[in-house]
Amino acid sequence: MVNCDLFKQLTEQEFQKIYKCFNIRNIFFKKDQTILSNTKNAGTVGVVISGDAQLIRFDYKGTRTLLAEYGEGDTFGAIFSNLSNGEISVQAKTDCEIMFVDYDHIINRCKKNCPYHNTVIENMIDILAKRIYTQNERIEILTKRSTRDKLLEYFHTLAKKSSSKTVYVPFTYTDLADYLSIDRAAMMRELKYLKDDGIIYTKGRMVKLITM
Amino acid sequence: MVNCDLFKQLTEQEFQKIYKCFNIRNIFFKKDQTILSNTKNAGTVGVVISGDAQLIRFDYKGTRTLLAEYGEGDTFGAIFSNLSNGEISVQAKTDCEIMFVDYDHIINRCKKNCPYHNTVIENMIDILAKRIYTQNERIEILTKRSTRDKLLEYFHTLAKKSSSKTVYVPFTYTDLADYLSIDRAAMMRELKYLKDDGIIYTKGRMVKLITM
DNA sequence: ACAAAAAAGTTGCATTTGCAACAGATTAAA
DNA sequence: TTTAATCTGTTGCAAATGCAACTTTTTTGT
Repeated sequence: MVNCDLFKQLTEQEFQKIYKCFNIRNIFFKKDQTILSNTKNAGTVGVVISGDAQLIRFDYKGTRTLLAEYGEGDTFGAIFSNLSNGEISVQAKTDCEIMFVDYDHIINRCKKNCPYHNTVIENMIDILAKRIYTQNERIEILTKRSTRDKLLEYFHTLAKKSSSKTVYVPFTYTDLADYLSIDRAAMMRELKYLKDDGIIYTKGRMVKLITM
Repeated sequence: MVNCDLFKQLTEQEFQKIYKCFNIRNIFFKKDQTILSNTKNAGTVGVVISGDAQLIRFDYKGTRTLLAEYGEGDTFGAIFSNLSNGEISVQAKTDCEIMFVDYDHIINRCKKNCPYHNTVIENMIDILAKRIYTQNERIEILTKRSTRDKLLEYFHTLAKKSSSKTVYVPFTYTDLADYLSIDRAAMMRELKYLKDDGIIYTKGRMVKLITM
Protein backbone atom coordinates (compact mmCIF):
# COMPACT_ATOMS: atom_id res chain seq x y z
CA MET A 1 0.00 0.00 0.00
CA VAL A 2 1.27 3.41 -0.91
CA ASN A 3 1.57 5.86 1.90
CA CYS A 4 1.68 9.26 0.28
CA ASP A 5 -0.15 12.56 0.34
CA LEU A 6 -1.43 12.21 -3.19
CA PHE A 7 -3.24 8.90 -2.79
CA LYS A 8 -4.13 8.92 0.87
CA GLN A 9 -7.63 7.81 1.83
CA LEU A 10 -7.84 5.45 -1.12
CA THR A 11 -8.43 1.72 -0.75
CA GLU A 12 -5.92 -0.66 -2.25
CA GLN A 13 -8.36 -1.52 -5.06
CA GLU A 14 -9.00 2.10 -5.89
CA PHE A 15 -5.30 2.76 -5.96
CA GLN A 16 -4.69 -0.19 -8.28
CA LYS A 17 -7.30 1.09 -10.69
CA ILE A 18 -5.83 4.55 -10.65
CA TYR A 19 -2.35 3.17 -11.07
CA LYS A 20 -3.33 1.71 -14.43
CA CYS A 21 -5.73 4.41 -15.53
CA PHE A 22 -3.29 7.23 -14.74
CA ASN A 23 -0.38 5.54 -16.45
CA ILE A 24 1.69 5.69 -13.30
CA ARG A 25 5.22 4.29 -13.34
CA ASN A 26 7.82 3.75 -10.65
CA ILE A 27 11.45 4.43 -11.37
CA PHE A 28 14.57 3.91 -9.29
CA PHE A 29 17.32 6.50 -9.12
CA LYS A 30 20.88 6.31 -7.83
CA LYS A 31 22.27 9.00 -5.58
CA ASP A 32 23.03 12.26 -7.44
CA GLN A 33 20.97 11.34 -10.50
CA THR A 34 18.57 13.89 -11.93
CA ILE A 35 14.99 12.90 -11.28
CA LEU A 36 13.25 15.82 -12.89
CA SER A 37 14.19 19.00 -14.72
CA ASN A 38 12.88 21.53 -17.21
CA THR A 39 13.43 18.99 -19.94
CA LYS A 40 13.22 15.66 -18.11
CA ASN A 41 9.85 14.40 -16.87
CA ALA A 42 8.34 17.87 -17.09
CA GLY A 43 4.59 17.93 -16.61
CA THR A 44 4.70 15.03 -14.22
CA VAL A 45 4.33 14.90 -10.50
CA GLY A 46 6.87 12.87 -8.58
CA VAL A 47 6.06 11.06 -5.37
CA VAL A 48 8.91 9.91 -3.18
CA ILE A 49 8.37 6.23 -2.33
CA SER A 50 11.72 5.83 -0.62
CA GLY A 51 14.84 7.94 -0.17
CA ASP A 52 15.43 11.68 -0.20
CA ALA A 53 15.56 14.27 -2.94
CA GLN A 54 16.35 17.96 -3.30
CA LEU A 55 15.12 20.72 -5.55
CA ILE A 56 18.18 22.64 -6.68
CA ARG A 57 18.86 25.53 -8.97
CA PHE A 58 22.07 26.64 -10.58
CA ASP A 59 22.42 30.20 -11.67
CA TYR A 60 24.11 31.41 -14.83
CA LYS A 61 26.90 32.36 -12.45
CA GLY A 62 27.03 28.85 -11.04
CA THR A 63 25.52 29.92 -7.74
CA ARG A 64 23.71 27.02 -6.18
CA THR A 65 20.38 27.44 -4.45
CA LEU A 66 18.69 24.74 -2.46
CA LEU A 67 14.97 25.28 -2.99
CA ALA A 68 13.35 22.36 -1.23
CA GLU A 69 13.86 18.97 0.33
CA TYR A 70 11.62 15.97 -0.23
CA GLY A 71 11.28 12.84 1.87
CA GLU A 72 9.11 9.74 1.83
CA GLY A 73 5.53 10.47 0.79
CA ASP A 74 6.30 13.98 -0.44
CA THR A 75 5.07 15.19 -3.78
CA PHE A 76 7.04 17.46 -6.07
CA GLY A 77 7.11 18.85 -9.57
CA ALA A 78 4.41 19.92 -12.02
CA ILE A 79 4.79 23.61 -11.35
CA PHE A 80 8.02 25.42 -11.90
CA SER A 81 8.70 28.93 -12.95
CA ASN A 82 10.17 28.71 -16.40
CA LEU A 83 11.92 32.01 -15.92
CA SER A 84 15.54 32.44 -15.00
CA ASN A 85 18.22 31.24 -17.32
CA GLY A 86 19.32 28.95 -14.51
CA GLU A 87 18.94 25.20 -14.45
CA ILE A 88 16.39 23.90 -12.01
CA SER A 89 16.15 20.24 -11.16
CA VAL A 90 15.25 17.63 -8.60
CA GLN A 91 18.25 15.53 -7.62
CA ALA A 92 18.40 12.26 -5.74
CA LYS A 93 20.11 12.93 -2.42
CA THR A 94 20.20 9.22 -1.66
CA ASP A 95 19.19 6.23 -3.78
CA CYS A 96 15.46 6.51 -4.20
CA GLU A 97 12.32 5.20 -5.77
CA ILE A 98 10.00 7.69 -7.40
CA MET A 99 6.46 7.24 -8.61
CA PHE A 100 5.61 9.44 -11.60
CA VAL A 101 2.08 10.62 -12.26
CA ASP A 102 1.03 12.91 -15.10
CA TYR A 103 -0.30 16.17 -13.73
CA ASP A 104 -3.05 16.35 -16.34
CA HIS A 105 -4.42 12.99 -15.29
CA ILE A 106 -4.69 14.17 -11.74
CA ILE A 107 -6.54 17.38 -12.31
CA ASN A 108 -8.70 16.48 -15.28
CA ARG A 109 -11.57 14.13 -14.51
CA CYS A 110 -12.06 11.55 -17.27
CA LYS A 111 -15.39 10.45 -18.72
CA LYS A 112 -15.74 7.50 -16.37
CA ASN A 113 -16.16 9.97 -13.57
CA CYS A 114 -14.81 7.64 -10.91
CA PRO A 115 -15.85 8.77 -7.43
CA TYR A 116 -12.40 8.21 -5.97
CA HIS A 117 -10.97 10.67 -8.47
CA ASN A 118 -12.52 13.33 -6.25
CA THR A 119 -10.39 12.13 -3.39
CA VAL A 120 -7.26 12.43 -5.48
CA ILE A 121 -8.19 15.95 -6.54
CA GLU A 122 -8.85 16.96 -2.95
CA ASN A 123 -5.51 15.50 -1.96
CA MET A 124 -3.88 17.50 -4.73
CA ILE A 125 -5.44 20.66 -3.37
CA ASP A 126 -4.00 19.92 0.04
CA ILE A 127 -0.60 19.33 -1.51
CA LEU A 128 -0.71 22.60 -3.40
CA ALA A 129 -1.90 24.46 -0.32
CA LYS A 130 0.87 22.95 1.74
CA ARG A 131 3.39 23.93 -0.89
CA ILE A 132 2.14 27.49 -0.82
CA TYR A 133 2.50 27.48 2.93
CA THR A 134 6.05 26.19 2.71
CA GLN A 135 6.92 28.75 0.08
CA ASN A 136 5.50 31.48 2.27
CA GLU A 137 7.81 30.35 5.04
CA ARG A 138 10.70 30.50 2.63
CA ILE A 139 9.73 33.98 1.46
CA GLU A 140 9.46 35.10 5.08
CA ILE A 141 13.04 34.01 5.57
CA LEU A 142 14.41 35.41 2.33
CA THR A 143 12.83 38.80 2.86
CA LYS A 144 14.79 39.25 6.07
CA ARG A 145 17.50 41.71 5.23
CA SER A 146 20.35 40.50 7.38
CA THR A 147 22.10 37.18 7.72
CA ARG A 148 21.31 37.21 11.41
CA ASP A 149 17.60 37.69 10.89
CA LYS A 150 17.52 35.02 8.19
CA LEU A 151 19.14 32.53 10.52
CA LEU A 152 16.86 33.38 13.41
CA GLU A 153 13.73 33.26 11.27
CA TYR A 154 14.82 29.88 9.98
CA PHE A 155 15.50 28.50 13.43
CA HIS A 156 12.18 29.82 14.69
CA THR A 157 10.43 28.13 11.78
CA LEU A 158 11.99 24.83 12.78
CA ALA A 159 11.20 25.51 16.43
CA LYS A 160 7.53 26.06 15.67
CA LYS A 161 7.34 22.85 13.70
CA SER A 162 8.85 20.79 16.47
CA SER A 163 7.37 22.84 19.31
CA SER A 164 10.76 22.96 20.91
CA LYS A 165 13.50 25.48 21.46
CA THR A 166 16.06 22.90 20.51
CA VAL A 167 16.12 22.28 16.80
CA TYR A 168 18.16 20.18 14.42
CA VAL A 169 19.22 21.59 11.09
CA PRO A 170 18.08 18.87 8.65
CA PHE A 171 20.97 19.30 6.25
CA THR A 172 24.60 20.42 6.15
CA TYR A 173 25.56 23.99 6.95
CA THR A 174 26.81 24.25 3.40
CA ASP A 175 23.32 23.44 2.19
CA LEU A 176 21.78 25.73 4.77
CA ALA A 177 23.73 28.64 3.33
CA ASP A 178 22.43 27.77 -0.12
CA TYR A 179 18.93 27.50 1.28
CA LEU A 180 19.12 30.90 2.96
CA SER A 181 20.82 32.28 -0.13
CA ILE A 182 23.82 33.66 1.71
CA ASP A 183 27.56 33.11 1.68
CA ARG A 184 28.57 30.15 3.80
CA ALA A 185 31.53 31.88 5.40
CA ALA A 186 29.41 34.90 6.27
CA MET A 187 26.81 32.59 7.73
CA MET A 188 29.34 30.76 9.90
CA ARG A 189 30.65 34.08 11.14
CA GLU A 190 27.16 35.24 12.01
CA LEU A 191 26.46 31.96 13.81
CA LYS A 192 29.53 32.66 15.91
CA TYR A 193 28.30 36.16 16.73
CA LEU A 194 24.91 34.73 17.70
CA LYS A 195 26.68 32.33 20.03
CA ASP A 196 28.91 35.09 21.42
CA ASP A 197 25.83 37.18 22.09
CA GLY A 198 24.25 34.31 23.97
CA ILE A 199 21.27 34.14 21.63
CA ILE A 200 21.85 30.58 20.54
CA TYR A 201 23.88 27.59 21.61
CA THR A 202 24.98 25.06 19.03
CA LYS A 203 26.55 21.66 18.98
CA GLY A 204 26.94 20.27 15.49
CA ARG A 205 23.63 20.65 13.79
CA MET A 206 21.75 21.00 17.04
CA VAL A 207 20.74 24.57 17.75
CA LYS A 208 19.24 25.74 21.00
CA LEU A 209 17.38 29.03 21.02
CA ILE A 210 18.14 30.78 24.27
CA THR A 211 16.36 34.12 24.01
CA MET A 212 12.60 33.93 23.47
CA MET B 1 -21.98 38.23 -14.10
CA VAL B 2 -18.84 37.79 -12.10
CA ASN B 3 -15.64 37.68 -14.03
CA CYS B 4 -13.12 35.99 -11.79
CA ASP B 5 -10.77 33.05 -11.75
CA LEU B 6 -12.68 31.25 -9.03
CA PHE B 7 -16.06 31.09 -10.73
CA LYS B 8 -15.11 31.13 -14.37
CA GLN B 9 -16.92 28.72 -16.69
CA LEU B 10 -20.05 28.83 -14.56
CA THR B 11 -23.42 29.92 -15.93
CA GLU B 12 -25.21 32.77 -14.23
CA GLN B 13 -27.70 30.33 -12.69
CA GLU B 14 -24.97 28.09 -11.33
CA PHE B 15 -23.20 31.08 -9.88
CA GLN B 16 -26.40 32.29 -8.20
CA LYS B 17 -26.93 28.90 -6.60
CA ILE B 18 -23.37 28.80 -5.38
CA TYR B 19 -23.58 32.34 -4.11
CA LYS B 20 -26.30 31.31 -1.68
CA CYS B 21 -25.07 27.82 -0.91
CA PHE B 22 -21.52 29.01 -0.19
CA ASN B 23 -22.64 31.87 2.00
CA ILE B 24 -20.78 34.37 -0.14
CA ARG B 25 -20.90 38.06 0.78
CA ASN B 26 -19.63 41.19 -0.92
CA ILE B 27 -18.08 43.96 1.13
CA PHE B 28 -16.83 47.40 0.17
CA PHE B 29 -13.58 48.81 1.51
CA LYS B 30 -12.19 52.32 1.49
CA LYS B 31 -8.60 52.95 0.50
CA ASP B 32 -6.06 51.87 3.16
CA GLN B 33 -8.58 49.72 5.05
CA THR B 34 -7.56 46.23 6.10
CA ILE B 35 -9.40 43.62 4.08
CA LEU B 36 -7.92 40.52 5.59
CA SER B 37 -5.41 39.62 8.29
CA ASN B 38 -4.42 36.85 10.67
CA THR B 39 -7.40 37.74 12.79
CA LYS B 40 -9.79 39.35 10.33
CA ASN B 41 -11.61 37.19 7.78
CA ALA B 42 -9.11 34.36 8.24
CA GLY B 43 -10.13 31.15 6.53
CA THR B 44 -11.85 32.99 3.75
CA VAL B 45 -10.85 33.57 0.19
CA GLY B 46 -11.18 37.10 -1.14
CA VAL B 47 -11.98 37.86 -4.75
CA VAL B 48 -11.35 41.35 -6.03
CA ILE B 49 -14.49 42.58 -7.79
CA SER B 50 -13.18 46.07 -8.31
CA GLY B 51 -10.17 48.09 -7.20
CA ASP B 52 -6.66 47.06 -6.18
CA ALA B 53 -5.23 45.49 -3.04
CA GLN B 54 -1.82 44.58 -1.65
CA LEU B 55 -0.52 41.84 0.59
CA ILE B 56 1.79 43.49 3.08
CA ARG B 57 3.81 42.38 6.03
CA PHE B 58 5.32 44.39 8.83
CA ASP B 59 8.22 42.99 10.72
CA TYR B 60 8.77 43.26 14.47
CA LYS B 61 11.32 45.90 13.43
CA GLY B 62 8.74 47.77 11.41
CA THR B 63 10.30 46.74 8.12
CA ARG B 64 7.64 46.69 5.45
CA THR B 65 7.51 43.98 2.82
CA LEU B 66 5.23 44.06 -0.17
CA LEU B 67 4.31 40.45 -0.81
CA ALA B 68 1.79 40.62 -3.61
CA GLU B 69 -0.54 42.82 -5.60
CA TYR B 70 -4.12 41.93 -6.50
CA GLY B 71 -6.32 43.41 -9.22
CA GLU B 72 -9.77 42.74 -10.58
CA GLY B 73 -10.62 39.04 -10.71
CA ASP B 74 -7.69 37.99 -8.55
CA THR B 75 -8.13 35.65 -5.64
CA PHE B 76 -6.23 35.94 -2.40
CA GLY B 77 -6.14 34.63 1.15
CA ALA B 78 -6.89 31.25 2.72
CA ILE B 79 -3.30 30.25 3.07
CA PHE B 80 -0.84 32.24 5.07
CA SER B 81 2.12 31.14 7.03
CA ASN B 82 1.25 31.71 10.64
CA LEU B 83 4.89 32.01 11.52
CA SER B 84 6.80 35.22 12.00
CA ASN B 85 5.84 37.57 14.73
CA GLY B 86 5.15 40.11 12.03
CA GLU B 87 1.73 41.32 10.99
CA ILE B 88 0.55 40.16 7.61
CA SER B 89 -2.48 41.65 5.96
CA VAL B 90 -4.24 42.52 2.74
CA GLN B 91 -4.80 46.26 2.43
CA ALA B 92 -7.01 48.18 0.04
CA LYS B 93 -4.77 50.16 -2.28
CA THR B 94 -7.76 51.95 -3.74
CA ASP B 95 -11.44 51.80 -2.80
CA CYS B 96 -12.54 48.30 -3.63
CA GLU B 97 -15.25 45.69 -3.55
CA ILE B 98 -14.34 42.24 -2.29
CA MET B 99 -16.31 39.03 -2.48
CA PHE B 100 -15.63 36.69 0.43
CA VAL B 101 -15.95 32.93 0.11
CA ASP B 102 -15.22 30.43 2.85
CA TYR B 103 -12.32 28.23 1.86
CA ASP B 104 -13.93 25.14 3.38
CA HIS B 105 -16.99 25.53 1.20
CA ILE B 106 -14.84 25.61 -1.89
CA ILE B 107 -12.80 22.54 -1.28
CA ASN B 108 -15.29 20.32 0.51
CA ARG B 109 -18.04 18.94 -1.67
CA CYS B 110 -21.39 18.91 0.12
CA LYS B 111 -23.91 16.09 0.09
CA LYS B 112 -25.86 17.52 -2.82
CA ASN B 113 -22.86 16.78 -4.99
CA CYS B 114 -23.61 19.55 -7.49
CA PRO B 115 -21.80 18.95 -10.78
CA TYR B 116 -20.70 22.56 -11.06
CA HIS B 117 -18.89 22.25 -7.76
CA ASN B 118 -16.28 20.30 -9.73
CA THR B 119 -15.73 23.33 -11.90
CA VAL B 120 -15.13 25.49 -8.85
CA ILE B 121 -12.66 23.00 -7.43
CA GLU B 122 -10.80 22.82 -10.72
CA ASN B 123 -10.67 26.60 -10.81
CA MET B 124 -9.30 26.59 -7.28
CA ILE B 125 -6.55 24.21 -8.35
CA ASP B 126 -5.61 26.57 -11.15
CA ILE B 127 -5.54 29.47 -8.73
CA LEU B 128 -3.30 27.60 -6.30
CA ALA B 129 -1.02 26.47 -9.13
CA LYS B 130 -0.78 30.02 -10.40
CA ARG B 131 0.03 31.24 -6.93
CA ILE B 132 2.81 28.69 -6.62
CA TYR B 133 4.15 29.87 -9.93
CA THR B 134 4.11 33.48 -8.81
CA GLN B 135 5.78 32.59 -5.55
CA ASN B 136 8.46 30.71 -7.45
CA GLU B 137 9.14 33.84 -9.45
CA ARG B 138 9.44 35.79 -6.23
CA ILE B 139 11.80 33.24 -4.73
CA GLU B 140 13.91 33.36 -7.88
CA ILE B 141 14.28 37.07 -7.36
CA LEU B 142 14.89 36.95 -3.64
CA THR B 143 17.54 34.28 -3.89
CA LYS B 144 19.67 36.54 -6.07
CA ARG B 145 22.43 37.73 -3.82
CA SER B 146 23.04 41.22 -5.10
CA THR B 147 20.81 44.22 -5.56
CA ARG B 148 21.81 44.34 -9.20
CA ASP B 149 20.83 40.74 -9.87
CA LYS B 150 17.54 41.18 -8.03
CA LEU B 151 16.65 44.17 -10.15
CA LEU B 152 17.63 42.45 -13.38
CA GLU B 153 15.76 39.26 -12.50
CA TYR B 154 12.69 41.33 -11.69
CA PHE B 155 12.87 43.29 -14.94
CA HIS B 156 13.37 40.10 -16.91
CA THR B 157 10.31 38.61 -15.21
CA LEU B 158 8.25 41.57 -16.34
CA ALA B 159 9.82 41.41 -19.79
CA LYS B 160 8.84 37.77 -20.22
CA LYS B 161 5.28 38.50 -19.18
CA SER B 162 4.89 41.32 -21.66
CA SER B 163 7.16 39.78 -24.31
CA SER B 164 8.93 43.10 -24.60
CA LYS B 165 12.24 44.59 -23.62
CA THR B 166 10.51 47.72 -22.46
CA VAL B 167 8.73 47.19 -19.17
CA TYR B 168 6.76 49.34 -16.77
CA VAL B 169 7.22 48.95 -13.05
CA PRO B 170 3.64 48.53 -11.82
CA PHE B 171 4.16 50.36 -8.55
CA THR B 172 6.32 53.05 -6.99
CA TYR B 173 10.05 52.60 -6.60
CA THR B 174 9.51 52.79 -2.88
CA ASP B 175 7.22 49.77 -3.15
CA LEU B 176 9.60 48.04 -5.52
CA ALA B 177 12.34 48.22 -2.91
CA ASP B 178 9.97 46.66 -0.39
CA TYR B 179 9.04 44.00 -2.91
CA LEU B 180 12.67 43.13 -3.63
CA SER B 181 13.41 43.36 0.07
CA ILE B 182 16.24 45.83 -0.29
CA ASP B 183 16.99 49.34 0.89
CA ARG B 184 15.43 51.94 -1.35
CA ALA B 185 18.48 54.19 -1.44
CA ALA B 186 20.72 51.26 -2.29
CA MET B 187 18.31 50.27 -5.01
CA MET B 188 18.28 53.75 -6.54
CA ARG B 189 22.06 53.80 -6.48
CA GLU B 190 22.23 50.42 -8.22
CA LEU B 191 19.70 51.60 -10.82
CA LYS B 192 22.05 54.47 -11.55
CA TYR B 193 25.01 52.11 -11.94
CA LEU B 194 22.94 49.94 -14.29
CA LYS B 195 22.19 53.02 -16.36
CA ASP B 196 25.84 54.14 -16.26
CA ASP B 197 26.88 50.70 -17.45
CA GLY B 198 24.46 50.94 -20.34
CA ILE B 199 22.53 47.87 -19.24
CA ILE B 200 19.21 49.63 -18.84
CA TYR B 201 17.61 52.89 -19.79
CA THR B 202 14.88 54.34 -17.61
CA LYS B 203 12.38 57.14 -17.80
CA GLY B 204 10.13 57.29 -14.79
CA ARG B 205 8.77 53.80 -14.25
CA MET B 206 9.54 52.74 -17.79
CA VAL B 207 12.59 50.52 -17.99
CA LYS B 208 14.22 49.43 -21.21
CA LEU B 209 16.51 46.42 -21.12
CA ILE B 210 19.41 47.11 -23.47
CA THR B 211 21.66 44.09 -23.07
CA MET B 212 20.07 40.72 -23.85
C1' DA C 1 41.17 0.83 8.41
C1' DC C 2 42.69 3.93 5.31
C1' DA C 3 42.52 7.34 1.83
C1' DA C 4 39.92 10.67 -0.34
C1' DA C 5 36.32 13.78 -0.36
C1' DA C 6 33.21 16.77 1.72
C1' DA C 7 31.97 19.77 5.38
C1' DA C 8 33.05 22.88 9.22
C1' DG C 9 35.35 26.49 10.93
C1' DT C 10 38.48 30.79 10.41
C1' DT C 11 40.28 35.15 8.80
C1' DG C 12 41.75 39.40 6.05
C1' DC C 13 40.21 42.32 2.79
C1' DA C 14 37.49 44.60 -0.83
C1' DT C 15 32.95 45.52 -2.01
C1' DT C 16 28.26 46.04 -1.33
C1' DT C 17 24.63 47.37 1.33
C1' DG C 18 21.87 49.72 4.76
C1' DC C 19 21.08 53.79 7.26
C1' DA C 20 20.46 58.65 7.96
C1' DA C 21 19.71 62.79 6.21
C1' DC C 22 19.01 65.62 2.78
C1' DA C 23 16.78 68.54 -1.59
C1' DG C 24 13.88 68.54 -5.48
C1' DA C 25 9.86 66.68 -8.03
C1' DT C 26 5.46 64.88 -8.26
C1' DT C 27 0.98 63.67 -6.59
C1' DA C 28 -2.99 64.05 -3.60
C1' DA C 29 -5.89 66.67 -0.64
C1' DA C 30 -8.17 70.76 1.25
C1' DT D 1 -4.58 76.62 -6.27
C1' DT D 2 -2.09 76.28 -2.49
C1' DT D 3 -0.51 73.17 0.97
C1' DA D 4 0.75 68.93 2.56
C1' DA D 5 2.28 64.53 1.75
C1' DT D 6 4.59 61.21 -0.72
C1' DC D 7 7.95 59.81 -3.91
C1' DT D 8 12.42 60.34 -6.35
C1' DG D 9 17.08 61.05 -6.42
C1' DT D 10 21.64 61.77 -3.94
C1' DT D 11 25.47 61.28 -0.80
C1' DG D 12 28.75 60.15 3.20
C1' DC D 13 29.67 56.85 6.26
C1' DA D 14 29.51 52.74 9.11
C1' DA D 15 28.40 48.11 9.08
C1' DA D 16 27.45 43.85 6.92
C1' DT D 17 28.49 40.72 3.42
C1' DG D 18 30.85 38.13 -0.14
C1' DC D 19 35.03 36.23 -1.70
C1' DA D 20 39.34 33.80 -1.49
C1' DA D 21 42.21 31.11 0.80
C1' DC D 22 43.28 28.39 4.37
C1' DT D 23 43.29 24.49 8.33
C1' DT D 24 40.86 21.20 10.85
C1' DT D 25 37.25 17.90 11.42
C1' DT D 26 33.96 14.67 9.83
C1' DT D 27 32.00 11.61 6.54
C1' DT D 28 32.19 8.42 2.79
C1' DG D 29 33.80 4.82 -0.08
C1' DT D 30 36.90 1.01 -0.92
